[in-house]
Amino acid sequence: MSRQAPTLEDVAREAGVSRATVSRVINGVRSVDPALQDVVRQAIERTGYAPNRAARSLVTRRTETVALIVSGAGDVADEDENAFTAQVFADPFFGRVVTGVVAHLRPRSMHPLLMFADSARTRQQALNDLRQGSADGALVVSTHADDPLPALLADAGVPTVLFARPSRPVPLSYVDLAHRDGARMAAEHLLDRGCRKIVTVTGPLGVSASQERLAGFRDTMARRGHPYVPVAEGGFTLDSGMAAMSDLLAEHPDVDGVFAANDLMAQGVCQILRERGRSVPDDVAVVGFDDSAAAVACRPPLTTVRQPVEEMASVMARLLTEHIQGVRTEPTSVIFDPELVVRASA
Amino acid sequence: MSRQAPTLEDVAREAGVSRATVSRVINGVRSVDPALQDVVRQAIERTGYAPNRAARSLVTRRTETVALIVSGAGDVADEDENAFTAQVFADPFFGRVVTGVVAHLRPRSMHPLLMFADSARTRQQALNDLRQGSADGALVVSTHADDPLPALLADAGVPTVLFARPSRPVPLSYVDLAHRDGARMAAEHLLDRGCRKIVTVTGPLGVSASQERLAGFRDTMARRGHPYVPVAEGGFTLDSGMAAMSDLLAEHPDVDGVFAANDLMAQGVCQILRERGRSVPDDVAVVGFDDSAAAVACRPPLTTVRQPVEEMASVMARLLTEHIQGVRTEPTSVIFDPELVVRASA
DNA sequence: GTGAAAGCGCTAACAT
DNA sequence: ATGTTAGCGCTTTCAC
Repeated sequence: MSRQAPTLEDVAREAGVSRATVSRVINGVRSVDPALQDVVRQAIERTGYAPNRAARSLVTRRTETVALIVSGAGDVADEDENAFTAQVFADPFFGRVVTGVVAHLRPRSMHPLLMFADSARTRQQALNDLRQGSADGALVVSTHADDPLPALLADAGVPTVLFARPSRPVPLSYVDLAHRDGARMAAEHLLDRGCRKIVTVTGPLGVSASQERLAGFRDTMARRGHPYVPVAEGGFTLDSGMAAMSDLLAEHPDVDGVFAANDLMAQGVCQILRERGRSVPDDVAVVGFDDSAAAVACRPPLTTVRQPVEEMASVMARLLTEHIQGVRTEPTSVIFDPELVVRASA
Repeated sequence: MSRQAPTLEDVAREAGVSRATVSRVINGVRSVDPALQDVVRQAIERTGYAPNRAARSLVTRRTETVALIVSGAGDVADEDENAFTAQVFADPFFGRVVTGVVAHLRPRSMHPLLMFADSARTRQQALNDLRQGSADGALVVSTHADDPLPALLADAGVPTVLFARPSRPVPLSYVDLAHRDGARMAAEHLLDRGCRKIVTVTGPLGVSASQERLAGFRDTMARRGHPYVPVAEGGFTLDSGMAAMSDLLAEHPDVDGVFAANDLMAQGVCQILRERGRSVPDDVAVVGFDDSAAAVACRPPLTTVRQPVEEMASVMARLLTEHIQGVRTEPTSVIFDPELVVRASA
């Protein structure tokens, strides 16, 4: 920031035209004499001009930025906020969301503004930032079912798209996965390969995806003659998967099939199984969920239910840009189909 | 965005004061009659006023935002850009950077604007965005030593702080780790526990951290009487660690100690070792680097060299905010000390 | 096709 | 302590 940055005015003077003309050239308005366009472009080059974003935003009312908000329900104490962000990134899931979002945004010269809303304070701040126009809209990934943020954003009239259907209806667009179908695939695969004693490690039950996966799993099991399925609740982390499997194994030593609600927990399940001398998949078959990097990293590689997170996130971003541009006005939902990926663990 | 948002003017009218007074109340300027402050605050409440960020930025020349740029050196083809972002997030490293950055930014009501600069096109775009004032400064995490972006940002006068020292000197602040010291610790630990045939899996040698770790490792080995250390180059990924270990094992079946330049590769090393029937640490001791989530997830848990990524990232963010505020003007470097974390693998 | 001029909503001198 | 006023740099009618 050595000297004062050149403005439109400077370029106009240099090119011998009016500010309006320079502005037109920059914004690609057709009705400018090609010869003049060249003159202007050279003047821009010579002056090293770069348009001022704030000034432009003030009049266009666009920032070319969208907020990507990772939102929790709870009232995390202020001092625990960092633990939240650390945990969010421990799961490969969030990285995939970013990848998908960026894939859509990048060709449009937009960037995501990263926000975390895990306490009352940070939630309020995120809401304020959006109301102040820090971003043109919001992409919200909630880690809990009863997240209050979506409703707040909807009330504030902020264009918003959610990852996952909100537990209470909110007039917002969202993308989601047919979790029940995915869980059904897992159950059928386990059953079809001859497992008799099947258990499941669920995700945190405060997350609707966890509930759906559990419900779908139970449904199918019941339909296939297994009314009772032992359950242990995990927290979508590796550790919690290990703990859950330990418990399950203690109560049901004869287990021969496990469905874990995500790959990270499935990985923990496999580790415990191996430590206890059970071979996967020979003694116990294990099916995960997500098809994340953990599925491939796991020994043995996981048979899992694929959730196309990147595509879902891309579509989420697309819906948002459409809402922002006004080409889409009604809330829309897009539900993706899961897919069974068979590897070695089951 | 139902009806027109209220402006300062509206609040002023509602409160029966001037715009300036409302502005003062909002910005916490002391010299306002407490009684009037209340009146104004109520008017704000009633009107549901939220200050317009763009308008404020235009005059303050601040966006309260910093760019967090993940930057590659190469000319990635456009169609491979998504692969880059996907790979970046596969390593827990980047999540830790975000965590540390956010820890510093959040209390200051700032947010990171995420950018990827992995091709000539995206690098140019990132530079443009900064020149246009999309953010007040940039935090750059380069994945390659000869990344041209830092120099470009320095030339453009954009306040910038780097994670890792640039290969060619650039007048910018940076944080880094004493990689050589870390590698030395790894070598000494392996030597001290009696390993005789030690090999190393390096990171991609286009990354200066990889070179430093290798150099430090070799130095110490040489000093302790081992002039020759078999080397295989990896790419900081799990797969590459597996491949490298396979090669090493084929050529040096008598290996009894491995230093891998990051935990993800160390995990791959352990997997290959187990598949080949070698016990870790009894037959072969393995030391990783980073102390990331992978170190704990690995079986056995990894002995590793801790890199305090979160703190480094926090300090990086602090340096940047200081540069932006102008309280720090000279480029500064902060070098962190690594620490050996002994777990089960060595 | 091009220019003149009116704001966008805010902050910060300056005046009182 | 408060109000008046002059911009910040841009886009966009509206004339020509």
